[in-house]
Amino acid sequence: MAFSSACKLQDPVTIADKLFLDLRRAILVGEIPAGKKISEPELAASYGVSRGSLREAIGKLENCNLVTRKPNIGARIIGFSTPQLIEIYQIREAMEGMAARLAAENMSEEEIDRLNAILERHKLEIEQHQGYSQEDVDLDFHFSIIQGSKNIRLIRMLCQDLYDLVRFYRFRLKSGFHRSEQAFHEHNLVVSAIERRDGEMAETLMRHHIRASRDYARKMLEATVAQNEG
Amino acid sequence: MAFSSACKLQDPVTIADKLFLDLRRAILVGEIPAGKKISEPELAASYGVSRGSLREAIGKLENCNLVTRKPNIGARIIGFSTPQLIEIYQIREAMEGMAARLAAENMSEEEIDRLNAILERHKLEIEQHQGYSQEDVDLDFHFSIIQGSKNIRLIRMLCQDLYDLVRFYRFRLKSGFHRSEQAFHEHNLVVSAIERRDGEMAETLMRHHIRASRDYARKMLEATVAQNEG
DNA sequence: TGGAGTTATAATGTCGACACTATAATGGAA
DNA sequence: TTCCATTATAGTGTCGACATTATAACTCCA
Repeated sequence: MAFSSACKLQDPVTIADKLFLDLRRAILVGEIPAGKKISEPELAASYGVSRGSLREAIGKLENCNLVTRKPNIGARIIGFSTPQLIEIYQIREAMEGMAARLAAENMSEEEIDRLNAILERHKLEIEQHQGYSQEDVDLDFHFSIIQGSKNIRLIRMLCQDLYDLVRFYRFRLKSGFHRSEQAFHEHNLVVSAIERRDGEMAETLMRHHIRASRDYARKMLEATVAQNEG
Repeated sequence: MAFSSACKLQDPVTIADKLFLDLRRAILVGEIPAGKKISEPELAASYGVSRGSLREAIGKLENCNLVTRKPNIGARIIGFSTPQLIEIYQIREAMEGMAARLAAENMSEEEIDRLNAILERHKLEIEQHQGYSQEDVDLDFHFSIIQGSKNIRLIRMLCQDLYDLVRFYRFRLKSGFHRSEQAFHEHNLVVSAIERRDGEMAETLMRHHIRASRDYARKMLEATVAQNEG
C-alpha cells in the first residue's frame, strides 16, 4: 500500500506513534479537513488517549509538515495553496533529479528489474484504464528511484517529509488529473538512462518529468479556477 | 551571528523553545559531545525544567536531525561519519543549485547589493587572514542565496533542517580546513550569474562550488585518517 | 569459571492536575 | 447602537507521579 511504503515506523510500539500514524492517514485522506484547527482536549478524548501522547504525535505531524503550530495558540492542519504546490514541485525537481543520478550509479541489477516490473504494471493499468491505481504506481516508481539513490538522508527527506505533502495535495486533486500516458513514457526514459548507468541523463530526464508534471498541474489548476470564476 | 540567522524562533516564548535553542547551541558547539546518550532526568535536572518540557525540546532537536530517538530506549546526539557528510553535500548540491537558479530569477536588486557586500567582506577577511570568521561569511553567503530563492519551503528545509547538520560537521572540522581563496572565487562567479539573471548558469556554478567543497572535504578527511593510521 | 536465569535498578512512556494565556461573552459608557 | 473594558471560558504550557520497559547486577547451576 502506498501509505506504508514510506513509513518511518515498522510497527508503532508506542501510543504516540500509533496515534501519529492514525492522524497522518486521516489528514492525508481528508478525514480531517485541511486548515482545521486542532483542539487537543477534543482530539485526545476522541482517540481515548492523554493530551501528553497527543502532543507528542502532533509534534511528529509538524515534522511531516502536515500541521503548523503557534505557541500558546495551537496547531492546525495545513491548508491548500497553489504557490505551495509549485514550491514542492521545484524542490522535487532538484532532489529527485539528484536521486535519479545517484540511482543510476548505485542501483543493483535486481532493483532495476523491480523498477521495470513497476513500469510493466503501469503499462497494464493504462491499457485497462484503471485511473485510480495509477497514482499508486506512480508513487511506487518515484519511491523506488529515491531508494535506489542509497543516500539515506535524501531518502528520509523525500519519503518521510516531502512526500506526505505530495500525497496531501494529490488526494485533493485526484479527479481526472493524471497524464498517465505521457508520464509513463517519461518514466521509461528515466529507467533506460538508469539501465545505461548514465547518471547525468537520468537526472536530466527526471527533472524534465517533474517539470512537466508541475506545468500540467499548474495548467489544470488555472483552468479549475477559471471555471469556478466563469 | 551565525546561529540566529537561521533560527526559526524569533524570541522563544515557551520554556521548551528556550531549552531547544540552548541544547541546539550546546550540541553544535560541542558542549554536549557527539554520540552521547541523553538522560532525560539528568538533563532536566541540570536545566531546572520538567521532563515534559525537555521531551518537547528533544522532539524539536530530532526534527533538526541533531538527535535520534528509539522507542523505549532513548535519545542520543548524532555521531560523526564521513559517509553522512558526503550525503549532505550531495543534497546541498541539488537543493542549493536550485536555490541559486531561483535566486537569479527572484532576487531584488537590493538583495543582490547585500550579496555583493558579503563578497566584499569575504575579500577583506581573506586579505587579513582571518580564518576563523571566514566560515561565518561563507554561511552568510549561502543563506542569502537560499533566502533569495523565495521558495519558503526550500528555505526552511535548508536553513532549519540541513544547515544545523552543516554547522555540526563544520565545527568539528574547523581546524585549517578552509579553501577560502578558491571558494571566494567561486562565490563571485555565482553572484555574477545572478546579476545577469542567468538562472541556468547560477545553478551550474553553485553545484560546481558545492561539489568542489565536497571533494576538498573528502580529500582532507582521507588525509586525516591516513595520518592517524600512519 | 562461564553462562543462563532472575532480580533490582534506572529510564522511558503515559497520565491527570494545575498555571498561564488567548479568545469569547458580557456589560457599561459615550 | 457602537466601541471599549471587564469578566468568563476554553485551551495550551508545565509539572510531578505512576506504569511499563530496558538494562545492569546478581545468583545459581553446569
